[in-house]
Amino acid sequence: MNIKQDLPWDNPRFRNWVAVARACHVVERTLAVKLAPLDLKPAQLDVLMNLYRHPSMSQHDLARRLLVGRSNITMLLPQLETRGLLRRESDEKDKRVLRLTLTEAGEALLMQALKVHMTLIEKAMSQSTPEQCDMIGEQMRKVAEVLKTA
Amino acid sequence: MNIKQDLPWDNPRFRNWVAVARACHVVERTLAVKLAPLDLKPAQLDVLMNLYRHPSMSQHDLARRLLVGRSNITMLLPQLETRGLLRRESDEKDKRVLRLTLTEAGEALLMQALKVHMTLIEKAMSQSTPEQCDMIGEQMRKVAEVLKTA
DNA sequence: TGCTTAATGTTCATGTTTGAACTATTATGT
DNA sequence: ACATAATAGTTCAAACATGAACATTAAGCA
Repeated sequence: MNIKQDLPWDNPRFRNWVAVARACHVVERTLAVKLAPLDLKPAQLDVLMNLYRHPSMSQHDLARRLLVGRSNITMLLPQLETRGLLRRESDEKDKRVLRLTLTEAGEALLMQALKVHMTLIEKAMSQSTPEQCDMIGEQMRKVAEVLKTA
Repeated sequence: MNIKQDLPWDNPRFRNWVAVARACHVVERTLAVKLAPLDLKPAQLDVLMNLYRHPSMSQHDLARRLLVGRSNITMLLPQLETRGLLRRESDEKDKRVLRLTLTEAGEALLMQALKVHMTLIEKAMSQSTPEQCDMIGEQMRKVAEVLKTA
């Protein structure tokens, strides 16, 4: 039995996933370019977005949401805090945790960045019907779900 | 006019794209773990895959395929060449370019890694019907296409 | 209460990615 | 032919991500 009989490229799931990965990569790179004028990196935008939607998060929770290590957050935050975009306040109940909140400036910059991001995504997804788009989102949420146990 | 009137999270395209990005991230991280026993990183697997499908590529072409800088390739290749997984041979016609080809060992390792990769993707996409899966791939190829001019 | 275990965040060493400057080679235009 | 442009690959420093080891604090339990 030849292993090459069933090469991944003949497998629809594989071929199509490669397309997903490539699209993600392209969007990420493009976003980085578009955000440069705001002096913001995609990773930093992710932080701001998550803090906006979930104020008073701990660093640990933020790390889990962003799918990165805690140390990554530690390295990431000072840049944003120094720029006055967010605050880190020690939790009274549990002195181990630091609670994170956006400042006014952080929220303002986030809104600018979101305009950029949204414009890009609108363009990227402009070829899909709303139904297709929803279906894609639905399936991708399943992907993330099913891999939690793997 | 309040900018928050139309927050991205209310926009289906945006919400669904976030799901795509998260799924990609999860798959990438999981793949890294699964490939560790082969002492191979996802980026290295990408190199092997591309060389298998497009033998005698130049480093420049490889970089463009991987959506990565040329210097990245320069840093990446020695690891693989030292392990005897690929060869770099100077082109006779154009002495600037180096042509890349997999060795037997490289191909063998690639086949092992592909099994791992394929198993992961099979699991990740197991929730989608073949029609859904094809549609996703189709739309994602359009995403990459439409962003070439942006 | 004490002792052990777990959780949060930081530090540090390591490996990766990037972009700009550089060398060598080829293409172009006058 | 010769000067100029462009191209392929390399080098290097800086930015970035990662995981293990660590300090501090909290929780579980005898």
